[in-house]
Amino acid sequence: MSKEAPPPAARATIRDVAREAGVSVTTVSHALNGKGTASEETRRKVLAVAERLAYRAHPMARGLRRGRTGVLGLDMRPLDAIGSYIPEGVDYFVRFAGAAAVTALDHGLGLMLVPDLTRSDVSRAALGVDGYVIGDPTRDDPVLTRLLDASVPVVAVGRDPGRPDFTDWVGTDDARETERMLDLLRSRGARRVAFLAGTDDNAWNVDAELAYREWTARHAMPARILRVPEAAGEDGGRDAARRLLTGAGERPDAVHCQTGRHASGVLAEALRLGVAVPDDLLVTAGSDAQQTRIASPAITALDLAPEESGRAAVELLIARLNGEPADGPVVIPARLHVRASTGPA
Amino acid sequence: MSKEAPPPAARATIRDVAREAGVSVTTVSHALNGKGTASEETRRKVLAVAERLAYRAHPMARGLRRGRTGVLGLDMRPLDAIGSYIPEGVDYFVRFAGAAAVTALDHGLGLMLVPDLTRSDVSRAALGVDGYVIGDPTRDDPVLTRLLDASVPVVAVGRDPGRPDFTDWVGTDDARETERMLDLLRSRGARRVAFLAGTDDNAWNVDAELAYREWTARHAMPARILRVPEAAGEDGGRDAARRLLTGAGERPDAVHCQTGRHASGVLAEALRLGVAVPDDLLVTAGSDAQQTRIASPAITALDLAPEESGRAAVELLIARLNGEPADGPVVIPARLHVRASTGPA
DNA sequence: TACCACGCACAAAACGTTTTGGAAAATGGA
DNA sequence: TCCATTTTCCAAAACGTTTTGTGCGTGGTA
Repeated sequence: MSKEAPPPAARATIRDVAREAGVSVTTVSHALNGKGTASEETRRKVLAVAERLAYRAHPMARGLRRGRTGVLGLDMRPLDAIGSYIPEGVDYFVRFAGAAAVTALDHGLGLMLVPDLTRSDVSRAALGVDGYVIGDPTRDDPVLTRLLDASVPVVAVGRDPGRPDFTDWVGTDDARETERMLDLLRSRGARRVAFLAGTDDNAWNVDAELAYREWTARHAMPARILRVPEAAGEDGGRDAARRLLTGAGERPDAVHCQTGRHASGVLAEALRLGVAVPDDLLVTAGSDAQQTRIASPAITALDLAPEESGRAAVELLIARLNGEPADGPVVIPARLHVRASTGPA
Repeated sequence: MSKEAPPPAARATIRDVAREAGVSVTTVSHALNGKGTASEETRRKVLAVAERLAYRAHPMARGLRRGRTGVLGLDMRPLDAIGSYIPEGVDYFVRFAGAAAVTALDHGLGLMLVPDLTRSDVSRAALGVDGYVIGDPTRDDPVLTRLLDASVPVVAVGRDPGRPDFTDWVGTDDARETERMLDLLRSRGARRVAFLAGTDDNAWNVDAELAYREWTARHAMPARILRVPEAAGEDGGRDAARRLLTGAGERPDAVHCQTGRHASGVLAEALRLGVAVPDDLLVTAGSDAQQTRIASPAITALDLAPEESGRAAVELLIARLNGEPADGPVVIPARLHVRASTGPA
């Protein structure tokens, strides 16, 4: 190490700034955080020096003092299920996480990926995180329970069906969006619409199914509901299609599937069975995914706007952290991508 | 607030443990970290008390003292390109990030998502992160340069083609794996193999292309190379297929595409043009993706083992942070998924 | 007995902030 | 000129660790 070279990453401390500006560290802190009462002149001087020295408060020191880490945790369930199966909605996850991370950073915060909290011990859960964003809570979600019990700020993506009082969530209005999709099917001539839901007991499945029931009743249509595990993917969709199309009873002329993978499986199996899509059968999906875009014909689907959800979730969490008043659930409108699986435009 | 209820989350501090165990904080710290000289008896007593109080060192305090934050940064380029286009390899990303996050947590560290560092200012880059994992560096990668200049520990996924001295990377042996794939094509009868690369100047493209050139020369085959931007996706693949299949010159009997989306586009366009796959044309991909699995026929592809790369990258970075000696690049073997696009098994 | 080495435990300093509680200087009013 | 404010600044105390240096017994050796 040559004595000539400046020590490489000698980070400037608040003391350096204070010395250089000829004021106390208190004043520097105040000037930088807009807290105390300092003359405009002093403030400007401090800002200038801080700028010149490229000073940034050491995140640890600040965190220690403020009792905040400046990091948000993101717990989307699929994360540590990866490896065991290819999860539905990988592109949902990436788009959501990307937007969340960018939004957090825009607020000077980091976004930490946290594997399923139900599996890791509680202590870890507290691992230096100011608050959590958790994805798609199931009814009376255990992770949510744990975090709320520990009074850790938390925002969910989608409501917890068993916890009507918990309003810190962000998501789509699944009932309304489902109706929208069903209306589209009806306008395209469908009169016997089957519904293929997942088995996870979350609001997304629950609300869509309820909407479907009400919608079929309203239109005096038969209700035909199948439930297939999300993890069953395309194969699950294929099985369901076989049951729907070759089984007893009147054949549906449309199938609305919650997941894109199920829809993709239904489509493939229908084609294999010689049922033409969209001529003999309309197929739609409650969530957009690579599968729905790639399928041939491409599948009409609801785009759940993960980018906007990610941004909104982080912003809501930050509002919580700042003790701002509750502004209830944030509803993100979905986009309806009409594609070939529901007939010509 | 009732005085009866215990303060909800009164985290136990090292002082509590010390008091309870009847020793000094120094001794507690030493016992817990296995540092100082303490009698076995004292150590056990401290451990027991710490366990009972569910004590965990406050990450900020520890970080402040140790000069480490306990958080690793993950910078995969696609992240903040999201929104502008649906990136290739979203499932690669999720699987990689998931494995990386789990591995980090197993070591008591967090994994933070960081959008492209080239766009954010430097100061942010230092945002409380001990080291970085960056994905797929391009030649003389600017992010890598910046981090190395700031002597921030960093591990790359894939080597930097312009930086042979930098060996802290993890990834597949793209030359060898490409050869393996080409050999497969040859064994299935292909004699005029075209190669469709991406345009990013990273090792993955560079090494595969070089391997292709050498392989064709070795086997006295004509070399036909097309380059299509990664972001062009399926459409890019379609265009390329049109050029290859309808243009002048002898028609290739196989196409190897680096990205799954390109391969998917090539396949679709070939079928549209009446070129049967695998009968008249074999199609393969250099990276597995949803597209290759879903396509019909499914496309033979290299699975770049993102889970293992993610784990290895984090472990290498941790070794670096602990000042352990360099153990060069870590090569992860790819898996070759042979599917219908290269003929019957 | 005197000295040394060693095992064990501790007090205090340090890490870089923010915040508290004043104190000095400036201002205004009488 | 003097007192009461107000403005402007600061020293010192926290935050919860880890680390450094030191002291105190105890047993062995000269």
